Amino acid sequence: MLSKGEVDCSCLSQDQTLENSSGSQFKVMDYSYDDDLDELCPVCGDKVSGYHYGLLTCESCKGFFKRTVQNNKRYTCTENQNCKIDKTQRKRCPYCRFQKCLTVGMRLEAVRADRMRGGRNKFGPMYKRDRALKQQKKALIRANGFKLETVPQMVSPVQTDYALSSNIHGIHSVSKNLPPNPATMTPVDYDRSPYGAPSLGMTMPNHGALSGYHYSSFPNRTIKSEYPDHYTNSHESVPSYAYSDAYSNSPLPDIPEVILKLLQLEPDEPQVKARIMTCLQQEQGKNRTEKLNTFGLMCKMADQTLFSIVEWARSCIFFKELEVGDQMILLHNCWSELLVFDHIFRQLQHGKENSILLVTGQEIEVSTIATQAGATLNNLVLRARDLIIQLHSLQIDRQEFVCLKFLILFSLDVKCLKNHNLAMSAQEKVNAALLEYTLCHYPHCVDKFRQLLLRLTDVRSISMQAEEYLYQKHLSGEVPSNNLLIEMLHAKRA
DNA sequence: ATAGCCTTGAAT
DNA sequence: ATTCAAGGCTAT
Repeated sequence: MLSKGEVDCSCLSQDQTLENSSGSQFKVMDYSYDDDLDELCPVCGDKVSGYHYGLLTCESCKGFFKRTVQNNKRYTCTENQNCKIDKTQRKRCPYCRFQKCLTVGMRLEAVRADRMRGGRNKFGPMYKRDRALKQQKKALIRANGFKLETVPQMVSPVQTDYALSSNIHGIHSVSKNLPPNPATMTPVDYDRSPYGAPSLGMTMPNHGALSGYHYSSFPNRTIKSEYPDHYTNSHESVPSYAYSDAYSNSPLPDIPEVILKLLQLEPDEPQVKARIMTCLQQEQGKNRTEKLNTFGLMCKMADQTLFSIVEWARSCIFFKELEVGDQMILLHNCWSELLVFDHIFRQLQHGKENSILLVTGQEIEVSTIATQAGATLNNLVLRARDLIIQLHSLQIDRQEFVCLKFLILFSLDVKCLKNHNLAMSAQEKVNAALLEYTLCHYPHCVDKFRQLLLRLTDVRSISMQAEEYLYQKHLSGEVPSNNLLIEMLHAKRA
């Protein structure tokens, strides 16, 4: 989807002069990678001329910032220190202009104390990353056909009538009898509007290019500047290598808001574990004659895990706004993938290659599976293990996990949904958040976003095989009755 | 003082 | 050899 090449293309010059066979020259304009220069200066809105002191600004604000810092200028505002700064009025109040420079994230420490010309400073890699981020965002926008900040036109009212709902409603009422789950106990009131708070990372105006990097509370002036002036309060020795200091001391870039919401929605593992344990114990103690074998127990376990997953989905942002029909379509499409993915992430946290950790906390040696399970199941376990190893080497973290889980939930050609606008916007928002997150937190691995998404095809493939396996088992009567897994299987095949 | 254009030079 | 973000120069 997004290739490294696409990012690197931004480094190519926009105009390429080609020569055809007859020797005449013509210009080929490359419109597909409009550079960053089409952006507006975050200070005054003038045309951007490149990265200056931390972010993309116009030439005049670059000069203004430089003069101010180099000459240690002090301005005062004759108004209320909140003058509008735009291209026509920027000369009016230098005080407010400089304040705005600082607010949008221009970096004092990028002004050189020694006035040395040329060369590069430590911000170079940051600029590069920012460029890559912008390019990939643009690619994402192009791929999705419209802008991320676009609010979908069709806003459907929040679904409240579940009278006609069948399965999902049923699941909900069942779960009411179960130990409370904090994720569903607290009705999450993140956003009254169906499309979330306007402060979602992607919906913000895109100036403050390095919004993830700049110091939001500049007045504290806790950073070290290379420039030993009065804009910084650290008057103690300011070493000339302070760039790297300031850089590494910078707070971690924020996690996109959508991801924070997804993290909050994560079910409480110990609680799920306890619930499923109780459930299985009841099952075993019920009737000695109908005691389940290991496989049957596993099915019950998967069944209960699926309940948790559905419960999670029902409280999930965007998903909960869909009407039940759409929710069913999505769940029927992805239930097995979510089960596989749930298993995989548990193994990643478990961290032992030679054993498998179950939801219930029990461990099973891989060698035991090899000798006691059938060939298909063993193969499934091995395929899952390969994927676990790949994800481990990718260093997938919890934030990325929740994004992928969400993308699995919405991994469908959304056109078949009634409210495809909402679903598409959901996909885009989480895609963009994941992209931004990976680029900010794993800048050394620009390709991580793509690599992570690629692994979803493995999840899908494994889940298909698992479904097939389960169906065969079902046909041979080995799957316990009243099983949600089988219901899902049938729904899909219908 | 401003802002457009010029020169510089480490990193690539 | 090229890039491009620093600082410098200068007419307005």
